[in-house]
Formats: sequence, C-alpha cells, structure tokens
Amino acid sequence: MVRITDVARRAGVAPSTVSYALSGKRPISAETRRRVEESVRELGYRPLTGTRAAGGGHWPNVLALVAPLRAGVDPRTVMEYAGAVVTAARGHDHDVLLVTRGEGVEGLRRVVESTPANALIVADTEPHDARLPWLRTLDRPSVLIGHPADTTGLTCVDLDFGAAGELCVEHLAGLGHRVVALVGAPPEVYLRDTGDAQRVVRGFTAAAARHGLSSSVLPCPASPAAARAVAERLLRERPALTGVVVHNKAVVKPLIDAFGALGLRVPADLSVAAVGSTSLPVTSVDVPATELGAGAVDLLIRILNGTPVPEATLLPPQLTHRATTAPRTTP
Amino acid sequence: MVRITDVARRAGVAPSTVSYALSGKRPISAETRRRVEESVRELGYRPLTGTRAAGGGHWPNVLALVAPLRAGVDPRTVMEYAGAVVTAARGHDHDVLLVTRGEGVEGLRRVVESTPANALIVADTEPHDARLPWLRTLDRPSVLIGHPADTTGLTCVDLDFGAAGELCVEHLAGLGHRVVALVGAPPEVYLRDTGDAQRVVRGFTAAAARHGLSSSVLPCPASPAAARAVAERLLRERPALTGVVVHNKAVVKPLIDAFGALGLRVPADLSVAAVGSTSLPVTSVDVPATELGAGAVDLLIRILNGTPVPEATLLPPQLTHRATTAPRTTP
DNA sequence: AGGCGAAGTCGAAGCGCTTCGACACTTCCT
DNA sequence: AGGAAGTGTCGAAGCGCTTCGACTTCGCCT
Repeated sequence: MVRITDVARRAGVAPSTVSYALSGKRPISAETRRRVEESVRELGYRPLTGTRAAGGGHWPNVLALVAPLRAGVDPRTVMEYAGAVVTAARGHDHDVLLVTRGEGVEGLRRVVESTPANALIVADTEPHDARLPWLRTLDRPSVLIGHPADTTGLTCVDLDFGAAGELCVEHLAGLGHRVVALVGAPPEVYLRDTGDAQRVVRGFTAAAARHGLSSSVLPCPASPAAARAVAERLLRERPALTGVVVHNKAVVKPLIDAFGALGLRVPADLSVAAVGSTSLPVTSVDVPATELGAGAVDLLIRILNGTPVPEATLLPPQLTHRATTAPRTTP
Repeated sequence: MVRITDVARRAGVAPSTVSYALSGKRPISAETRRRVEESVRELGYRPLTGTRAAGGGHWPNVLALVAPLRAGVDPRTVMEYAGAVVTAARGHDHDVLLVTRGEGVEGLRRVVESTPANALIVADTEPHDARLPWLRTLDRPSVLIGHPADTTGLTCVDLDFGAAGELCVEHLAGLGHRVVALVGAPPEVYLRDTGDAQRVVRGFTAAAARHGLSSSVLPCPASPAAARAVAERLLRERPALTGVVVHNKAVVKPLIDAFGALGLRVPADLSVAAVGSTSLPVTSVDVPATELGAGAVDLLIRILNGTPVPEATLLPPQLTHRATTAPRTTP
C-alpha cells in the first residue's frame, strides 16, 4: 500500500507539500506540482479517503439509495430514479451506495446502520410504509420518494398527483370535451387510502367542476376483463362520454382495446389520457422519475447544509400530448 | 459529532475499552459492556468508518458497480444484476457503490479514481468495449459481466452462449425435430464480431451436426418486416423445417406472428426456442442475471483474497421449457 | 501463605492524512 | 539600501480510531 510519505520521498518533498499539491489549498510551484503528480502516477498512489475525516478534512460524502430492486415495482422507473440520483449526487460531490430492501424493516435497519452513508434516499415508499417509524427516529437525514400518509417528521418528494388529475381534465376541456370520466385504481386501493389515487380523484373532480364538465369516477381492477366491463358500463351509463382519464397503468391498453371493440375509435370518437408512465403512445402525465431523483438529492443536500426544507415537495406535473387525445368532433 | 472519547467519558471508561467493547477483540466484563452500549445508544455514537484504516484496522469494503443506467440496455436485466450484486456483496461484507457511465471513458475514469471503492464490477460490457484498455491498466481489480473479444488481463463472467446454442438444438432434437434453423442477430452484428452471436452460431451448428440434424443459419435485422421476410425465406428454402432457434430478442414475437400468418401454428407445426430473456411465454435459455451478478461478486472476492481466478468464467445455460416447443408431429 | 494465570482495564503509541505556524527566499516599492 | 508583501516549503501537531504492552485484580491451586 502506497502512502503519502512514499510519494513525498520519491518527489523529494515533505508529505505536507504533497498534500497541498494535491488539494491545491496552498500555492505550490509548477515544478514541484509536476514532480508530485508524476510520483503519484508512478506509484499508483490513492489517498485513503477515510483518514481525511480525521485531521479536520471532509468526510467522503456518501448517501444510501434504498430501493427495492426486484419486487413488482417497475424496474424502468427505479432505474431512472437511480440514474438521476447518482448524477445529481455526483454534482454535489456525493457517492451513492446501493441498499436493497433487506429482509424486512429489521434487516434494513441493520444494513443501514452499519453503512458508512450519512444520509438516505428511500425510493418507492408506500403511504403506510412499514419503514416510516424507523425513518423518523433515524439519526441520519432521509428523503423519501413517494408520499406517506403522514409526513410529520419526514421529508419527501412526489409528483403532484392532484395537479396531474387537474391537468388531464384541463387538457380534455381545452380540446372541447364536455363529458369525462376517470378510470382509477382497483377498489381496494381506495380503501387502503393510497394517497396518490385519491389525490388524482380529487384533482380530477375539482377541475371538472371548475370547467363545468360532467364527470364520473370508476375504480377498476387490474385485469383486461375488468377493463372491458368498465368500458361497457361507461358507454351504457354515459353515452355522451368523449374523454377518459386512466390512472391505472395495467389497464390503459386493455381499456383502449375494449373501447375499440365497442366501436369507439381512439382518438376520433374518444380521447384517452393516462396518469403515470406507460410505454405506450398515450397522452399522459408521466412520473418524472429523473426530476424526482434529482429533487430528492437536492432536498437531502439542503438538509445536510442545515437549510430547513418543507416536509412534502410536490413536483408540478407535465402532460405529454400523444396520439390518444384529439379535439372533440362536433356531435 | 460524537467521538469515541465522548462515549468513554459517559461510560466512565477509557477510549480503548470502548473500542474493545465494540469490536469484541478483548474480553470485557458484562457490566462494562452494558454501560458502553448504553452510552453509544444515548449519544448516537457511530464510529467514523474511515479512520479504522489507519490504526491498522480494516478498510470498509466497498465495491463499485459500473452500470449504464439509462442507455438502450434492458433495465430489467440491469436491475437484476444490481440486486444480485448488492445481495452477494453484503454476504461478503461489502457495500456497493453505484457508478453510472460518466461522459465517455474519460469521465468514467475520473469518477472511479476518485471513488473510495477498492474493486469494480462492470456490467454490460461489449466485445470491443472502449473501457477495456483502461480496465487492464487500472490499479484496482475488476470483473466484467459480459464477454470481451480479448480477455487477456481481465476477469469476466458470462453466460456460455455456445452451450446455450447447443442446448436449444439438443432440446429440439430430443423432441424429434430433424430440420432446424437459427435466426440470429442483424448481419452487421456478425461483421463487428459480437462474440455472443458467433458463439451461439458455433454451438448451434456443432450440436446440429452431432445430432445429425439438417441445419441452417440466417441473420435477421431487428424489424417485423425483416422477420416476415426471414420466415418466408425459411419456408421456401427449408419446407421440412420444424424447429427454429431465435437469438434476437426483438424479433421473437414478429417471427412467431409471421409463421402464424403463413399458416404454421406454434408449437403444433413449428417449435420455436429463444436464446436470451424475453418477457414472452417462449421456451428459452434466459440470461441468468442473478447468477451473473453473484458470480461476478464471487470472482471479485476471490481476487481480493489473492486467489487466482480464470480470465473467463462461463455459466452453464439453463433451458426453460415453455409453450412454444413441442414434440414433432410425425409428418 | 504464596504463586500463577486469566480476566479486565488503561495509557500511550501509532495509523495516514491534513492543517497550522514558521521560515526562507523572492519581488517590488520607496 | 531597507523593508513590506508575497511565494513556496517544511516540521510538528493533531484528527478519531485501534492496538500493544503493562498493570491490577481476582480466584484457584499447591
């Protein structure tokens, strides 16, 4: 193992000079710097990062990204979080340590407590996540991606799902649609008060009222059969329907297919917009994974700097117009 | 910041006693240990991991996982690597640092050299990866997931694609098929000698010869149209064909559809097996991402321990029988 | 009673690194 | 010429931690 004294000896200078030459914290003559750098290269010297913490230097900044890497969660989204977090963290001179969900909260606790990271980003949290109590008492700052039911004592970023619901309605209203429906999550999700789902409903309903649209909301289980049933029911009960917002990833395609089978062409007869990322060419408010990851890092850095931050940060939604929405054809 | 001396003072013992109480490297009375642990808890003491390296202790083990998190690569596979690497690494008491491809090799170099990791796992390498020369001269050990054209001076794990090709043929031969074809990668891939592609061809051809099967190989661009053309050509030139192996993810579904359109039912008239993971219910030799990740960590640990390891480790393929292959119906 | 080994604790030294204060040397200004 | 104001370098001290050797206590065996 090569130490700073080895480099110093080879370059014919004092260890402190090497330190200054490498850190640039004091002026060093060009010639000396050159010799030091050469010695570093030749010996393959790599300062032992940790020992800087002693001697008053900076502790190498490491933040842990806690993400379930294998569960049912959409890997593409998690990857996008991860990429964004790494990039943003590097911008703030932080490294990112990967922590997968250990066996249960207890395992996670052990892993995190033995980890050299001084801050946490927890991706994919649920409204009543079992990790929340633990996070609240953790001695290291953390930022959640997602939106717990109770945010007190926590910091989190999420897409503003309420605004997303509104945005979809506004988009449809702007296209001239007067009768709209929201096809939402499976019924059981609403019972377990999954914040997102209800926020979308609230935004959707409020915006529809504001624009004087006739609106209805239907939960929908995540199966093609359920999608067909919902489509049929909508056509039966709301024959004037021309705009649909879907907040249920699994059901977007089946639903469009079902409407097609029932004789409604999308978007000619019926406009469909989705809340949440799909891989389909559907007009949608995507989950801005990159912005969420970057936002989480940003909040964390602010916390580490001692700046006060709000408990919940909601990112403004952005609607991407794709092939499934169009102006209402005058009836 | 809480130091070991603070804990010691509160527990009424010497700092060294705290150190021993926590590390267990010398016997400490139950009572003293209790008091130390209590003080640790009350003060929220967390030893500054890095400074252990000084004083002769162990440097905290960190390995860097270099993975392109956003490129065109299949995120599901990358995630699976990542998960497996993290799990395996934890088993060997290592943390995993995430490094995304910085801007070009140069950026990557800077990031990695400033990173406290003492070993690297590089996922998704290409046969002539631009990073190879750099990895060869790197002063830290590394293991690649993938198979460089030239492995000298490197360590890598990969699926044994040659054996995968053979395995598919054996599977088909076992089902009674006598005339088989391999639909491979786009032609340009073969020109750029992408190792995998050619290894599959070699395995396929050798196994076919060994089993006395009539075989042919066709490259295929990654478009539905190309798939259709290949299907037509196969039927024209090899009317007796009953078994097809596809080593081209993008084309599996289009190809099956094309055969269907030409009047051949899969698997009744034609058996189709794929090399490489698809999300379709197709008989296939999947890329064992979990095993690859775990294998990479394993190799790395062995290297770090000074055990010599082979340059290339090839994992035996495993064929999963699904709905697209069946015994040949006697003609 | 005396000796011995084990158990338990402490102080001091040392790890690789950074930082502080001091020193020598150069430049530039009057 | 003589000082002030940089420049560039060094030695020593110190960071939080571990480890080593030494010391005290204690129970146990002769």
